[in-house]
Amino acid sequence: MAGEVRQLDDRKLAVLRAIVQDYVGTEEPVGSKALVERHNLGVSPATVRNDMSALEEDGYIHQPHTSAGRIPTDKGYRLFVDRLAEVKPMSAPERRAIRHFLDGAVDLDDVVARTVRLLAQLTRQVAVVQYPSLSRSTVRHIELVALAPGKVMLVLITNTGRVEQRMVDCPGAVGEVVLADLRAKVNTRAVGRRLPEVPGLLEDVPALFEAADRPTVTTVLATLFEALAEQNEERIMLAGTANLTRFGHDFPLTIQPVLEALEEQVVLLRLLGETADAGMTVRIGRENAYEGLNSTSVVSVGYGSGDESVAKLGVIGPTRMDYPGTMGAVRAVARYVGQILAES
Amino acid sequence: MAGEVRQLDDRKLAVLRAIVQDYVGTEEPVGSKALVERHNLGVSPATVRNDMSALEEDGYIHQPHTSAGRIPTDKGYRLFVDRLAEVKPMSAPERRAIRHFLDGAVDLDDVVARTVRLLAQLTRQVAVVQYPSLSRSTVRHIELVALAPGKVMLVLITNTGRVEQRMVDCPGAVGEVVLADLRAKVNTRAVGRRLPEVPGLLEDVPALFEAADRPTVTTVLATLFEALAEQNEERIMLAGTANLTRFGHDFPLTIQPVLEALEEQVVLLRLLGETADAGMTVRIGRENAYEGLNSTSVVSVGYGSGDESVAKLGVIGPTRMDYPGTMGAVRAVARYVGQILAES
DNA sequence: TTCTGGCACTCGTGTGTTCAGAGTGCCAAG
DNA sequence: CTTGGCACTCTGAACACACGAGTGCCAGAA
Repeated sequence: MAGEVRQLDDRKLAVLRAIVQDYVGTEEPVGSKALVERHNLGVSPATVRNDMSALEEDGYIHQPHTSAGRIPTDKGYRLFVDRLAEVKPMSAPERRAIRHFLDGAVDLDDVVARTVRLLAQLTRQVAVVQYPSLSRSTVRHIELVALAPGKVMLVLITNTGRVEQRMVDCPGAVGEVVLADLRAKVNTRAVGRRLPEVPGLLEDVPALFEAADRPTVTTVLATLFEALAEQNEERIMLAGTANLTRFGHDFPLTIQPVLEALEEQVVLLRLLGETADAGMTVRIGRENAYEGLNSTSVVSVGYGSGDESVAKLGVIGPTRMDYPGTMGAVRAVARYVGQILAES
Repeated sequence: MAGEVRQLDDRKLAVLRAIVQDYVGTEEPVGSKALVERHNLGVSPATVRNDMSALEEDGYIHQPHTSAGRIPTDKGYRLFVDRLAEVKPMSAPERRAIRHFLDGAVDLDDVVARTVRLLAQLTRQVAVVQYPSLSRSTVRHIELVALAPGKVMLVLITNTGRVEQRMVDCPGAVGEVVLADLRAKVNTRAVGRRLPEVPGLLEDVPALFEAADRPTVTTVLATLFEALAEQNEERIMLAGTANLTRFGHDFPLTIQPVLEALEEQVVLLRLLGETADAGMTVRIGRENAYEGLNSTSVVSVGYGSGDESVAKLGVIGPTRMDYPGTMGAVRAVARYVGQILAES
């Protein structure tokens, strides 16, 4: 009761929870009478009104106009997510379906494609999946091939099944022997290590070659480092944009900026980049840095082949979304994708 | 004047042209009075009304309700495109801008990405670009690499700069010598040929090896054929979905099926597949096979590195689009992409 | 024969009014 | 602290109505 920051008692929290649940269900402002009818709060509408009054004063809910019901604010959803909601676990049949759908994937592209579609379908929202990023994954194998005199092809294969290839133009012809030697030395040092570590581990390599071959070696290594460092190559796949049509009543206005955001890989990458490494991240309305997404919420989480996350995935939906359900779906999908990646 | 099929005189055609132009500009049904005011047809509104009446009877235009202006029908647009409109060439500065924007591309992915964005921006509609397809392109080089005993990596490089790689699990170890021999034989026969021809040209190859090596050879070749045949790998990139918000007034209804169509690569591929090999294809409203796109028009054209087209590109917009301008933009972009591909 | 002006008619749209219902805030009593 | 009661506000639906854009048709002019 101390002025500014009021301690919310249990009933007020229950009222807020009920408001969120009803509003998410009906999409209409919810009033005191309807509330007591649907949830058995054990008190009268008048009491609820008092509580609502308090909640509004503290900024958790808000009325569109006098004599209308209440709608949760971003702050209200935040409190709901943090303290009032439990992540809703997927049912057994749902889990089986997820498992089964993902198991059919044949390669990395397919895994990502299936994941994003699945997520969009489960949540009925827009789904976003980042390809396992290069920087967090480890080297499975590095291959060097002489294609033509002075032309070497470099292939980098990571533990996530991703393959990157580069052409290298070398100064002068490249001996098969030198190349084999280089290949061996590079692989011995790099295999199993994380990509960003690799350049450091290869520092001594050029010195091990004869002066005549050194230009070739350094050129090849330079290209390799480039491929390793390439943060740009972080790709994203998305699905479920058709679900945007279920967004709200006031149409073009709401979805246009969202569609624009979805077209910008950079924006999406930054969005997922803000996801905490551990646990699930929920960004509600204005909490999103990109203002085109100010009327949406983003639920995201990392996924990975082992214990650690190699990339992120998530969904984008209206702030009035079913948080427990969405969070449950996102978590479940992330978990299963992780397993699939670990197996392959 | 002969009953069913009436010969449309010049003025009626002029009226239809004027209706299309005005409607595309204003998005509102256009009436006889407004028409004579804006275009100097040299006749009175009453005369125009008679012509409109005839045009309506023949199904070229249609009124939403009595006492409203007229709107072109699909058939009307069709006539407009076929006989009344000229493709509007891009202005010199526009052409320079296109050229400049595409010239900055660094690889095939980048070319496609830039093209699709450019097209979306120029036409302010949804743009679709197909990657140069494997089946129409030719072999630049085929590489075979022994990664580990019994593991061979196969790399296929095409004249469009596309690179496909496959892993091959061989029955038993693979000798370096055999592999080199196979590589040489395959390349001699395949380089420069179109992908679908290649399997036929390699029929004699297994017989040239000793019986012991033949299982390996056939396994490798089988994988190669698979990679060559892979029609699935036809990828598509799209951009400009945010332009959908400018589609019409009656919102969710119109754009939801369109968004759904855009998510299905298969639908888009089939859509572009219907494009004639030579010249520009315009599909208006109901002419589109996929019914989700029944209220849209698709303008598409082939593009290629030489004289022949290796892939298609196009835009999808409302039937009430600026056909001359859109066709001009599509044609210009296709031409420049072709040049870029030929240069690289 | 073709065009034109005039005229009556239709119909959608915008405006103003009314009315019911949902919801609120406040207050006095339990 | 809770509750029932009450007066008040505001939205949204329903309705009437006038306006204007646009049409179709017809008789007369070119």
